[in-house]
Amino acid sequence: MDIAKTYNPGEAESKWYPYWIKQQFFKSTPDHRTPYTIVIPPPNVTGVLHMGHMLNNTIQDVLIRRARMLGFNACWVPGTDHASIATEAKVVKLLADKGIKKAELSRDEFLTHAWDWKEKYGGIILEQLKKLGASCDWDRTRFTMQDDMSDAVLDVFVDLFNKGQIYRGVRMVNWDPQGLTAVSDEEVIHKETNSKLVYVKYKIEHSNEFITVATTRPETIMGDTAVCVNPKDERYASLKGKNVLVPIVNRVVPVIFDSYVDASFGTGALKVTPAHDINDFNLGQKYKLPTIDALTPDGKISEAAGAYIGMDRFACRKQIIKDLQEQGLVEKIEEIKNKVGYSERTDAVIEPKLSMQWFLKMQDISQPALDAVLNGEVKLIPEKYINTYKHWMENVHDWCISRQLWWGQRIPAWYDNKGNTVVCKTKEEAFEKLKAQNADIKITDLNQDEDVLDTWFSSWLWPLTVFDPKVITNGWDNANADLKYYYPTNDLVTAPEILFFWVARMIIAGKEYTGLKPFNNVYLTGIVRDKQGRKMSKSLGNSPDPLDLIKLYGADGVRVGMLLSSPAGNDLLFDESYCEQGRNFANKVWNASRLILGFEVDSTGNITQPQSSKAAISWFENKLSEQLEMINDHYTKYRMSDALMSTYKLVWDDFCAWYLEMIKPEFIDGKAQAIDAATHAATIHFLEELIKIMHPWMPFITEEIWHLITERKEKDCIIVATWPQVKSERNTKQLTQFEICKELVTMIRNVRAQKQISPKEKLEVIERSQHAPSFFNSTVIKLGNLSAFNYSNNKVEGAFSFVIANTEFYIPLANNLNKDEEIQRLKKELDYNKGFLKSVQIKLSNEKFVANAKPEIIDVERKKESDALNKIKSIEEQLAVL
RNA sequence: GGGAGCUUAGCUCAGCUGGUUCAGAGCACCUGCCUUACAAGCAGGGGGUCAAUGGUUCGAACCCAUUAGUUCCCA
Repeated sequence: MDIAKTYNPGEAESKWYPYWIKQQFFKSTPDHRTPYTIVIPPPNVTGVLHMGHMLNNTIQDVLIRRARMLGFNACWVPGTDHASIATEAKVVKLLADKGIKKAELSRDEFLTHAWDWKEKYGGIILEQLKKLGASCDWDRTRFTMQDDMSDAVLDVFVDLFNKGQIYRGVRMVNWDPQGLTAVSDEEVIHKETNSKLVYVKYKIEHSNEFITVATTRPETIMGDTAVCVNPKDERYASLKGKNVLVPIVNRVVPVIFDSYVDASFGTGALKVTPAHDINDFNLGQKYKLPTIDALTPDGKISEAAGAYIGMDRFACRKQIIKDLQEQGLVEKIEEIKNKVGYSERTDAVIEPKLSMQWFLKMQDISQPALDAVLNGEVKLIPEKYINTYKHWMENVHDWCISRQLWWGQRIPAWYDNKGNTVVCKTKEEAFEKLKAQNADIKITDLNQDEDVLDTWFSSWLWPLTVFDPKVITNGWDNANADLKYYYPTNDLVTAPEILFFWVARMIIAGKEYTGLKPFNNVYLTGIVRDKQGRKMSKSLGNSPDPLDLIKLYGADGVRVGMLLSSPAGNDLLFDESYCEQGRNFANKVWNASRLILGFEVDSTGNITQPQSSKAAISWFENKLSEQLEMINDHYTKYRMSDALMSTYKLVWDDFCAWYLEMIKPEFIDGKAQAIDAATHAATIHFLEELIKIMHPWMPFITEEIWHLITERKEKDCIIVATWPQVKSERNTKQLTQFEICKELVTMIRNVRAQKQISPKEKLEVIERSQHAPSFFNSTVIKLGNLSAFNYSNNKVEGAFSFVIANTEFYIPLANNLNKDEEIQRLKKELDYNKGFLKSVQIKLSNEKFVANAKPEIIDVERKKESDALNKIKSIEEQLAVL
């Protein structure tokens, strides 16, 4: 057979992915088998594949592929998220590039553009996932704004409203002046920023005195409606009942006293701007202060401010400092570091702003979700996130679910011309309901709420609605067959950043609508960072394009690279060298296969199986079983990189470096001999078992080799092959014996290297014992290139000597032995063993140790002692001979 | 400011109930090899005061306390 010397990933990838699809191997429908289900964390429909997706989805694919091989009905549901803010921003920008302003479009016109865009460019990311080998059931692809999915979202809104869990009210929200929408607390990122703390003097009414107030936001001065100090602060005791003048606008405002103010920060006096700070807002409520909103929605100074009208908030900040300085009202300016909130989506500085929004009460509804994690019903991996989860769930705030956008599910609330409001799904329903309150209403008098719902208000239903969007109205008892079969799903693989955004809320929704958790386990991946530990991001330009990596190293190589060093919950400091390692591994496997498939097999039956091959097969059977058990164990504990590393070492070290060398036919007269049929069959079997174990990590190369091994039937593919079984009994003694064999071979190689003896020159090994020949003697002869493996009861002179596991060995070296060197070496070894013996004996002579330690431990120490004594004895004997 | 975590080899990480020669793995590094599967390889090798200090214990990388550094979450 002619097989290329290096593996060509591209070829295998473009061959097998379409083949799998054609054979419908990814497809899942409910049947008699146990399901294994994963729903994908739906990427933004605007998204392009980045390293985070790569990591995340590779893990999911590994889990799904292994489950499939284990005989589960594996179902991985893909899809995308409509991502209100991100998508709307993208479409707005695109239109702007064409000279179209959003403001000039009607809602419907805008949505037509948005849908066009979505149809044309949306979901590229799903195509990209195919490149890495993701075995999703593409027929189940879902989008969070599909009609039935959206219906479910509205059903939930109406339902929760009717249950009294949703309310509308004026609250301080996080306002994104660029996206022109409210965002939730979780969408605000606090960054340390250099700011100026300006000390501004406020004139005290009817006096020539001033009170100084420190602020980082002087542009909100026009919105001040009080100055507040701590009642215990003696510096300001005289100001009781006094008023002060707000600079610039010269408004008279009271001085109020509240212990909220920290007397040690700034001057101990706080300007109170209820419209622009949550704490000030609370003070305003408490002291019934007026609220002056000095900013417009897009972050400019408003009419209400009475000065600088129309100026940008940051420009105004500069200008007002300058003006205040000119009026002599600035006492000083300090440079400080403070945390400023930025919008996750637009990166604009968030304004706390009062506005009318819809909220979901979180207190009661979140309780079952908290319990589910605390009582272990839903497992978080790694467990350390339980604390974080608990902390958040116990301090949860009501969730602001309205967004001032068009792209999304429009809030099903209807208003009439008389200030009545009803919540229901359709305008007709609303009309009927409103008629009761407002007899002469016409349907044209009805207005629907302008806002849409937060994206997370649809994605929190994801594990439910991808299977049965009608479950909200029909209820769990009447759920469709899919949901009944696949739900709760098994594993969710996602980033810790969205533990609250998404994971917690899915548990809430799952509990609320089915009484069941949405998944058993949540595997939290780390964040992919660059070598300097910076998060990979578009703006930093430090993220490689995963598709380029795939071209360079092959999908299998990149998959292995990503997972080699990313235990659950640990950030992955990505470096391309990992991919290189992955690629090298693929190539190693490729070449091992090339060797095996290139064997000339004895068809005459004349070649008998060598003892060394029998030994090799027996050993590897045991080794394979031992390692497989360990690998399975790693999987069960979600130790993905450990499972991969064990697989890697099983293949590279045990199989390639030892087993194949042991069974490789010899060369005689420059020609490779044929291999006996029995050894060949066993080796092919091992190769098949190994590539099955490798398949979840490296789907393409393993499928390719699977088909190179032999001609196979249409559906006989490794992707649906059965995961290997662990042998019920294992010859552990043989495994230990082989370790001695390995040591012996290594020793022989060392002697060759030290004495510069060619690997081709045959040596002899003599074991000092009367033992019957060991099972692995023929192996040692083969790997060590020995002329003979002999036994002797006596010491052998003029030989290199060493001890392995209490047995002495000799390699006769005729003229090559340097006595002084030998003495040196043996003395060094003697010293080490004497030191070791001493430490063991100290332990054993310690009465407290003997009294307290477990008997097994003491036995072990006794064994160590006697072993060391033996070893010392034999080394001393050797030294005596020299 | 409040909370949680982390610190083990040059790098990335294991180390599960405190007890085998327990101080490990992979990569990187060094030395020697183009040995007819593979130089994307083979054979060998060096490398760590387990952050610091104190304590508990017969015994500590592991348990406790303090300190330092660091990351994340919340305000």
